[in-house]
This record gives sequence, structure tokens and C-alpha cells, in this order.
Amino acid sequence: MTALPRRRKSVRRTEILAAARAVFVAKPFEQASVAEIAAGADCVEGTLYTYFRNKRDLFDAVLTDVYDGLIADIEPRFAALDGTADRLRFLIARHLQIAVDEPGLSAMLGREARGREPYFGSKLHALNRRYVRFMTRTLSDGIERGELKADLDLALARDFVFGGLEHRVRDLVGRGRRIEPARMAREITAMLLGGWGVVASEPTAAPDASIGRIEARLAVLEGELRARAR
Amino acid sequence: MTALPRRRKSVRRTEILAAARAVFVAKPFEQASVAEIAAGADCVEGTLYTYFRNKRDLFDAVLTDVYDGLIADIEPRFAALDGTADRLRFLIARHLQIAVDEPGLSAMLGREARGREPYFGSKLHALNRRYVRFMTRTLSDGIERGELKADLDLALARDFVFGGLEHRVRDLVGRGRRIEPARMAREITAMLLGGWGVVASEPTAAPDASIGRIEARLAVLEGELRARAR
DNA sequence: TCCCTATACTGAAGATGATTCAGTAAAGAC
DNA sequence: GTCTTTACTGAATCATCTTCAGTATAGGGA
Repeated sequence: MTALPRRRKSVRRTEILAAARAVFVAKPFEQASVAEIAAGADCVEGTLYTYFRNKRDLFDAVLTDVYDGLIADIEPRFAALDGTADRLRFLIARHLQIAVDEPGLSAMLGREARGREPYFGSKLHALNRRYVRFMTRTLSDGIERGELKADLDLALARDFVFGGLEHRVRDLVGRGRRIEPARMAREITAMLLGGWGVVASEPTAAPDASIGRIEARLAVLEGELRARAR
Repeated sequence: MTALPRRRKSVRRTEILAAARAVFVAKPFEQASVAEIAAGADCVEGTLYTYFRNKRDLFDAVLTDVYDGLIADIEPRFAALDGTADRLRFLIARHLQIAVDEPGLSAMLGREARGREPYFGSKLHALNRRYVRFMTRTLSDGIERGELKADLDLALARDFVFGGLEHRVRDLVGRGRRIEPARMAREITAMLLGGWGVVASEPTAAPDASIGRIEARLAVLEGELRARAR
């Protein structure tokens, strides 16, 4: 009785999503209560279930929103960049900027971006891939142009950037240190491109740039050929 | 009534820990039920609470056990190594070996090694620091010996190794790929020490015969590709 | 041998929180 | 003005962690 006379439509959905985002950003999934989200959206718990199948579904919707926003923000600016180092610095700085602008969101992604068990192949996995694609494209383009070593393992490099950033951010945020995206991005890019070791311990292969370029073309072609072979 | 006449002592604790480890390794903390652990330890839920304050406390005890084991295993073997590259390869391979030997455990650590909110300063944080110390020592020794760049940021490098490994393992395990610790450790160490960028070296040696062979492969591939394209 | 007490354990009840569902009231159609 | 659809409600259900008042045993002392 005395049901709230609200009668919106998709407005409700937006309200619920906003309330959910606020809650999920503030605390881990399992500790976020449906009741709290409902209260934030000015409705009763049952209502949530007419918009989302369950709590996890709602969480996924929030995450989808977040990724969509990130990708839309990065896309045009990324397209304007050309050099490998520039692109790397940009992507890394942008990733760090999230931690500065919305620490809660950054923590949330770090905590549970990979939703529970069936992650691979899930919608979330696909979203994450779209986000990560900016990086993998930067890397493969870099190899093609001879700016990165031809034998660089793309998946390995990709995982080390994002994994490293995640740990670094968690550590800095955890101890309340300030993050300076631009400066850190420069430092990290330099470290990744230049390596840890003191230069040229051995004249390993001395990869003449032209060899790198040729091998890159080769790898691209071989890959394409394998793909078509199926 | 008919209480189990068991009357052990610290044996119980061990049993509970073992049961808990089995459960926590198999599923995320929140999905692991106290009832299941109690069943595994052949007692009733209430009994657990006479040994551990709560579920989290029990989980922390399991994690403590795990870390203690890891550290005890690494300690003596690490002490026998001297070179920076050797040490890096060893530590990385050892870390990867965990994922091979006990995939569940590896997943558990990746999932929730950093227990909830008050992580920094916690007992778990201290344990993790002990484990990570092998790496930071390797890095600072490396700089001292002139094997690593003097301006290498230790915290940054440390976070990038462990963060990278974590992501890489999750990705490989997630897609059911096999992990070869020794090979991967060699590859990763090379990548970290040498960097991603092409060495900005002069066109040293004259282009050797390998270029000819590469170009031959290229021609073959291009021909085949064109043929298939129709 | 028998009692007594500390110990180890029990299981039911309390608390919290997700999810379901039978139903209610407003909005718009006719 | 009635009817139907839609949006929403909130009480009930179910699954979990946690507590606690109590029970049974081991082992020491008389």
C-alpha cells in the first residue's frame, strides 16, 4: 500500500545504475548490500530485480558503463597519436589518471574487474579486451615500424604493463602517496622501452632496424596466413 | 547429545586448517562456506569458532601457512645464487612453478592475497613483504654491482614483475595454456633486462646472410598469400 | 575406584542479506 | 469510466556466518 507513485521508465534504470556505481565503488562486491543500493535509488529491493536479474548482473551493468566511458574517452585522443613511445606514454598516463580522478573506481577495477569464475569468454572479458586493444595495437604497430624489438612477445608485454600498473597503483594508493600520471608515465615508458640492465652486455644480434622491420612483416604475414588457413 | 568423543588438541587445528585450505583454494573466500570447511574437518561449524575468531581469521591462518612454506622453500636456494640475471630467473621461475604445481593456490593468491580493507600494515602485508623481499634484494644488489641501471626505480620494478606475473598467469591459466616456468622465466628476464625498444645502435655489422634467408621466406609467404586471396 | 573440573565440542537460535512472488496502484488505451 | 498493462512493493524464503548456553569426556586428585 501507499506505493511510491513514481512512474518513470528507463529513468529508473539509470537511477539504479548510478546508485549501484556509488556503492560498488565504495566497497567490495560482497560487502555492498542490495538494500543500500535500493535506498540510494529511492526504491525497494524487489524493484532492482525487475531491472536486473541479480546483484552480479547489476554489477556487470555498472562495469559496462565504466568501460564504455573509458573507451569513448580514449578513442579519439589515441587516434591522433603516432609514435610508439608517445602512444605508450599516453595510454599509461590515462590509466593512471583514473586512479587520480576516481580512486574508488580504480580500486574497484583492480579488485574485481575479472568477475567470478566464467570470466574468459564473458561479456566483461570482451569489454576488457576492447580497452586493452589500444595497448596491443600500439605494441604490434611498434614492431611493424621497427620501433620495438621484433621478437617482443605481445601478450607478455601487454600483461606486464597492465599488471605492473595495477600493482603500482595499489601500492601507492595504499600508502596514501600522490600519483603524478604524466611524470610516472614518462618514467615507466622509459623503463619498459630501455630495460633494467646496463646497456649492451653482449652485442646480441645487434638488431639492425631493417632486420626488425623485415621480421615484423614476416610475422604479420605468417599470422594472417595461419588465420586464413582455417 | 552423542557428541563425538574426539579429544585431540592441536591436531584439530591442523585438520581444520587443511580442510580450510582445500576449500579456499577451490573457491573464492565469499563463496567458501564455513559449513563445507567444518564438514571437511569432521566437526560442526561451531567448533571452528573455538579455534579461529571468524572465517577471515581462518583464511588468514591458511595464507600464513602458504607463505611460510613458500619462503622456507626459496630461502636456501636463493642464497646459493649470485648473479642478478640468475636470481631473477630463479625467482620468476619459482613463482611460475606455483601456478603449475598448485593452480588453485596460485589463483587464490591472485584473487585475494591482499585481504580486505586494512591491508597495509596488516600481518598479511608483512608476510607478503617477506616474500617480495627476495626480489627487492636482487634488484638493489644488482644496482650496487652495476648490473642494473643506477636510476632504476626499485618499487616500480618490483611491482612490474609481480603484477606482470600475476596477469600473465591468470591469462594463461584462464585459457588453459600450459606454463613452462623455466622457458618463460628466461623470456621474461630477457625482456625486463633488455627492454622493449630496439637498441639504438649504429648499423654495426654488415647485413649478413640471414637477411637473404628472411627475404626468401617473405617472398614465399607473399606468394602463397596472394594465391589464397583469390 | 570414583568424583571433579577444565577442555573440546555441540547444535540450535540469532543476525544479516540475497532473492522470489503474489499482489497493488498508477498510466494510458479504448 | 472501465480495462489492461506496467512499475513497483514488501513480506516471506532461504542461505550464511556467528553466538552461546550447554554437554560429554579426559585425566588428575582423593
